[in-house]
Amino acid sequence: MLYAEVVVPVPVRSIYQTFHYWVPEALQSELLKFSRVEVPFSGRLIQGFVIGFGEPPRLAKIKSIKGIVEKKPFLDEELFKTAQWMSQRYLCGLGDALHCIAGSSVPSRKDEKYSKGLFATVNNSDQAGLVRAPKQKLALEVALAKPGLNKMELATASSTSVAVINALIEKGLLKEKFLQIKEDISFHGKLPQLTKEQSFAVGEICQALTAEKPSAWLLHGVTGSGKTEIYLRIIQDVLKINRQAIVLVPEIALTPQMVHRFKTRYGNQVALLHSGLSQGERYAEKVRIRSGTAKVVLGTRSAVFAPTPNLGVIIIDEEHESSYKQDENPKYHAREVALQRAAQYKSVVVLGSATPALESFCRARQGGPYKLLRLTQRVDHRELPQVHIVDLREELARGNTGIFSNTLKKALSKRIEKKEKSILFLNRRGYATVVVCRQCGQVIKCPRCDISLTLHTNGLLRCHYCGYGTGAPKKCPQCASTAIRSFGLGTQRVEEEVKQLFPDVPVLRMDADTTTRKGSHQKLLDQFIQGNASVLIGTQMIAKGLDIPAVTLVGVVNADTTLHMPDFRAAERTFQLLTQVAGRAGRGETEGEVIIQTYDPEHFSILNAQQHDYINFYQKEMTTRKVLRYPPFSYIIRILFSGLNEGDVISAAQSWQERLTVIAKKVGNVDIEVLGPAPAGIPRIKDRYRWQLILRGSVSRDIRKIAALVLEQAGIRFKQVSVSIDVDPLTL
DNA sequence: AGCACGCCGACT
DNA sequence: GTCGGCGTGCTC
Repeated sequence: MLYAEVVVPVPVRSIYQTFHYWVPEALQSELLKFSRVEVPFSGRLIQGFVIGFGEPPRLAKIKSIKGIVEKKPFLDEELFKTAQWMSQRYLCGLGDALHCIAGSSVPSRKDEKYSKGLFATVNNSDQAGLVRAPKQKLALEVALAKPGLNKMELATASSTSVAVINALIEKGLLKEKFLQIKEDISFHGKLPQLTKEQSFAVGEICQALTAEKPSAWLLHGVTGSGKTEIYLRIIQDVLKINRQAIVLVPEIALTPQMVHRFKTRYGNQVALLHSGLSQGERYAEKVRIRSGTAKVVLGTRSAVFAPTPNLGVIIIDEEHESSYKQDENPKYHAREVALQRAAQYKSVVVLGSATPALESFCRARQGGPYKLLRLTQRVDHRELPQVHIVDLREELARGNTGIFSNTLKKALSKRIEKKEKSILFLNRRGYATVVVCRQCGQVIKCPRCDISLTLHTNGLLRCHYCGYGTGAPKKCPQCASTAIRSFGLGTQRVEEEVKQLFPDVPVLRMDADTTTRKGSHQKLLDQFIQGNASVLIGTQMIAKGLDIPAVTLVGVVNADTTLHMPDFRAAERTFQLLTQVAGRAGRGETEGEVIIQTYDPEHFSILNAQQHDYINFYQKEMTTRKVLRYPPFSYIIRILFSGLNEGDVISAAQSWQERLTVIAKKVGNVDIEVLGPAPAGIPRIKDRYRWQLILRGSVSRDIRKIAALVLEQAGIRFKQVSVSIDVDPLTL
């Protein structure tokens, strides 16, 4: 009888524990190594992965596999090794890691529908006199202009739903045809001339591609220094040696420009993997990747697991971005996974950024595991923008209580006069950040979370953590006083102020509130680029990757919002954000200008961002980290306890704290500290109290081992308290 | 995680 | 004498 060894996503004592099932006769010819199967487990059915067919241990009762869910998931020996590595590295179950890598299974629907494109059967939309419905007419016009899109793409492109498209197919005005997949698209356009620095970087990395040993490169280039072109050239060489490339970007929706550049250069050889795809589309793309038809994978975080049988390079753009860290289990970092995969395939990792994470730059110092490549010049001899710092305290002393300094006001009206575009950046949405009673000092908080509510212009108070909303009270809920006032700026308030100052100027606002609908992001940007709007107001999302040549002024309304966050990375994040925002200015012919408003004009994050001086910032920040023993001078594991009853949460945390301390002593490494229990940064979210422990040490493996030992101890279960472990957390 | 098994109080 | 509370431990 044939036995299969199955990994289930169940928290068992050992991370490595597998379970044995016998394979029914009927399934024997179908079942493969790595098949996703359904098995009976403790009185219920669960899904797991077959990882082998070895001898079973001597057991009285062995059940049999119920059925095959997915015969051939996107797993192979290499990805299996990655899963094993992940479970050790991030202290998650092997089953969880495998599930994360293989993705969710897809109902066995034929994926051919995803390779079909829509083509119009008429030459123009008027010829089809039948179409009077405006939405259908528009969709037909779009289909005529851009033949070959699939249903979803056409629906988005003509901003309607798939139903409208189906109606057109029904009428016979659109036909679905299989797309001709052009195997070898060669780019005939003229390639841009590389700068000296660019060619040097390309040369070095391309040499490493054939070195038959893994290597990692940190490409530190100022904003606008042409990193993307370097990526494209590297990929050109990767394709020449018949290998595949994975390119990660922080958020693909933010970078349609990037997608466009890749598609025009490499056509159908590009596969896209991002959260906007349906399960079926994702599946179809992975099929193309596994078969080798798609040679260039462009995607977000999870694309690091793309089933490339012949991986040659992994490129991570804006490597410092926090979106590369998954905040759910397994809490992996795509950069670390990339390095692990590259080691297996003897391939190359390229990390690109104008503001590398401190950890990364540290590893690129002499003797470190990364090699450093620098780009100090922008392409086309463009200058980095002039950055002015405005001291808001002085402004206040001069009697200006508004949110804009005179300098920013003047600069803004100058651009408006000259019909140039400006961006105003503020890292907070809403109208006001806190609502306070001036009688009793009460701050209005979310009833379910320990966080102040944000006032919005529609008169609602919103919790930005759980989405709770309530009407803004006229009286204080505590003392019934009517002396209620709001403080703190949000983007809505900035918008209002701009409209007051310049009533005739069209203004656009881009934040999580205005971009909830799918595609609204791109629509807003298009409006800004092509339309007559001359001011764009926005949060984080406008800071990154946008390449709008016409922007000549960037105003940072308040640089201090991120600076005083209670987190050891606050200074780093502020520097990165300011540098990235500043980089949006002056990408066209005309020189750009940046104005940063702050109450703390002497802060080194702000000063170094003004000077575009990463190195100086790095050295300053490293001294602080060294003194306080923060990463990269130590490794951290954060253990978060949460539950509805605060007492239970605290005692669970205490119990862990004791166990961790005991085991740390036993191991005998004096270097290990257990800090806490302490309330988490946000002490309550959605009615759940949150307490945390911090495990710190100079050797990552040692602290992981201790946490793993406590995790494996039997019988530590707390009623209603969940425990979440985050190795190398980005926030504390 | 989820389910069974087991040992306690309060009901027909 | 049985029903159901949840604390404990196992799951091929």
